[in-house]
Amino acid sequence: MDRRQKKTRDAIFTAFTALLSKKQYHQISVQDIIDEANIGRTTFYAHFETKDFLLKDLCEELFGHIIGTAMGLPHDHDHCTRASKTDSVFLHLLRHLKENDRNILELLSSQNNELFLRYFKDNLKKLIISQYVEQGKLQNKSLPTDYLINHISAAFVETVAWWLSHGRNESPEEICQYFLSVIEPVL
Amino acid sequence: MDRRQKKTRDAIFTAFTALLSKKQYHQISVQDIIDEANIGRTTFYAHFETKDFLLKDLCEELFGHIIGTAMGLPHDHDHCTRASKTDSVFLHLLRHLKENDRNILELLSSQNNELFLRYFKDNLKKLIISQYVEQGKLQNKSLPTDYLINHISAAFVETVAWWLSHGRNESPEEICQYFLSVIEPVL
DNA sequence: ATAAAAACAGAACACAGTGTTCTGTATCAA
DNA sequence: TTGATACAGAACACTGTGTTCTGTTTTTAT
Repeated sequence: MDRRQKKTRDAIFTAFTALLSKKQYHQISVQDIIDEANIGRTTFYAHFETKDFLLKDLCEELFGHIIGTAMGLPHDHDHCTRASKTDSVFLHLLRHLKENDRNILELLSSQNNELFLRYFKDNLKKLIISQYVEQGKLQNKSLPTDYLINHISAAFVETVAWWLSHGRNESPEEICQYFLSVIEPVL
Repeated sequence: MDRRQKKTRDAIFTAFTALLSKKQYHQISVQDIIDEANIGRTTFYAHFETKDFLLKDLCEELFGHIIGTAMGLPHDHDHCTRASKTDSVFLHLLRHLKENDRNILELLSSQNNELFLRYFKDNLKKLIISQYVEQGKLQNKSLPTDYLINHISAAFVETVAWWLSHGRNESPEEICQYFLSVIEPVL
């Protein structure tokens, strides 16, 4: 890929991220992004069809990375310890989040958090399917599997959102413990 | 209140609801609402400052009613049976929802469901606080109360969303049982 | 090194949607 | 009946969008 393209794309992402941590998505104009990124109008539209597509691409880059590394994690084959404090995929995710790569925490705790939490949840579902369902770890007699997947994903995302909205004072280990406390009975 | 005002307000709500069940919120223009409601442009802006305020008022009317009736419910003072199938506030909510008053189910399962589910969750939190926290029913040694409130609210809203997205084939009783299964350990 | 190709800047444009202001009409409540 | 008020409809300025144009700079390939 052309260096110029990469440079411009990065500048747009950076500018967009900066704006998103300050203003509501719907009150950010393309002109705002252009000014912040210091590029031409034509250039923006050469890279992204609309502002919505920019958001989509940003989300895919953010969560594709985070979930991707978790996907590659070794599966835990010991059912008795899978909910322990140290080997959970969820703890891995929380630690990864704490690193705040690409300022993802600012986005997840901004006024626009719902935008990103939705993407987060969608990707999380895929992760849970690959790490739990396909390993046969999510057998439940009375509850539908997709109901469980949805519940677990939602609960984790809500946990992260709660953590961020309260100033993330707790450690990833503590937060993971909170999450496992409320979710362990079904996991 | 003037009969004309009430008539117009209802027409706007009805038109808006109809449009919301077909199109995305952000691609509904004020002109669309005006045409659907068959009113003048001035009239719309005499009733609602912007489209956002219309949405807000609609939500308040929808959820204020549902949550309001549940607020008035008698408190359950028997801790041993509070999670039983028949006396839960949650079952009451599900039964009320099933009546589909003001087409609320269409809104909650439309493309715009996230808009309404957020309002739903916010109001649910207040309900849980008044029905559980203030009755001292939500004591937990290791978990923060606001974390629990958030978890329970989110879980219920997700349960309703799942129910609707799957064609609401289950009865309120079954759905309530699903919910209580995943939430009972912390309730 | 040089020429073709591609990415860029910036201005101008048509278009759609917003919220306001105006004039005049129809409906209400007293 | 009368004064007040809700209404319809047109016109308006304004903001933001996405495109098209011209010309410049940078990259890549020969």
